[in-house]
Amino acid sequence: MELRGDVYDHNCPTRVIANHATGRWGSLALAKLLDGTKRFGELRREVTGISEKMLAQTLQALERDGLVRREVHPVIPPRVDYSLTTLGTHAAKQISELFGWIEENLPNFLAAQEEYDTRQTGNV
Amino acid sequence: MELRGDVYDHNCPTRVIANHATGRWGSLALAKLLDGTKRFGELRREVTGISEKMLAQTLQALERDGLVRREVHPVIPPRVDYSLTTLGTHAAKQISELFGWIEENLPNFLAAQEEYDTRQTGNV
DNA sequence: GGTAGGTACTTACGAATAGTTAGCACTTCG
DNA sequence: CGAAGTGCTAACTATTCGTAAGTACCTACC
Repeated sequence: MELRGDVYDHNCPTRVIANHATGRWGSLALAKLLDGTKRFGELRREVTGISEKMLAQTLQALERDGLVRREVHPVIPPRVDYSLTTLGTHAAKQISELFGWIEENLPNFLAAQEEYDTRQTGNV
Repeated sequence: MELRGDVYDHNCPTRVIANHATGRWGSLALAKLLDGTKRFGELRREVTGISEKMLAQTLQALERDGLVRREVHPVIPPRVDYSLTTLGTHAAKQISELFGWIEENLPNFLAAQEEYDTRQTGNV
């Protein structure tokens, strides 16, 4: 029984998973974890702009999808380690590649935006 | 002056572009346009669940970023064609590859979610 | 010939989601 | 002995999203 999803169908569960993996914070968390195991606080500091609430929420979703592994060490102060699963590593590599390409092409994007903006204001 | 972005910095413009390209609707629109030029209505029907408002908004953002080309034909009834730019094609290919992989691995994701859920309820 | 339907949007409003702030229980550092 | 650090969670608010309707124009149908 080989079940295959369809992201274009909004009733398909892949939609939800795709949103977690490519969403605003999930994508950044995944990509950051390619560096290796990280603690909650490390991720919070390295993915700038994320709130603790959103980081917790994001990591829970990724853990449930089987993309991220969560290990609690019952010590004081608390220590929780996050790392990528096999599944997560694959996804993270693809996301990271896309992000790298976007970073490289920043000048092209800025030029496109500027051109678009002048075209719009010029038509008024 | 080679300017390179950093998606982990929340003040960097790449953050915005990454959100458009990987976001809930932007990613689906980009991937769908890999099939070739499409009209507004075609996209609306093929990316199920999207509202006209969100599709319009999404396509405007992608156009501004230089990922999508918009061509208006001044005919009655109105006809507007959307297609990928060179920049957009590169991004769309990467997104599409990731989506394909997620679709293939749906059983793995479902298994992970089920395992997570039983683990949670079991601990109560 | 009047109504229904199709085109690509835009606008207003209620609903869902995201972000902000504060708190917890405990330890170490100054 | 107060402040800071740990990884969260709960309550509140700001922002975004989705839904429904309106627009201007034509075609087809009854």
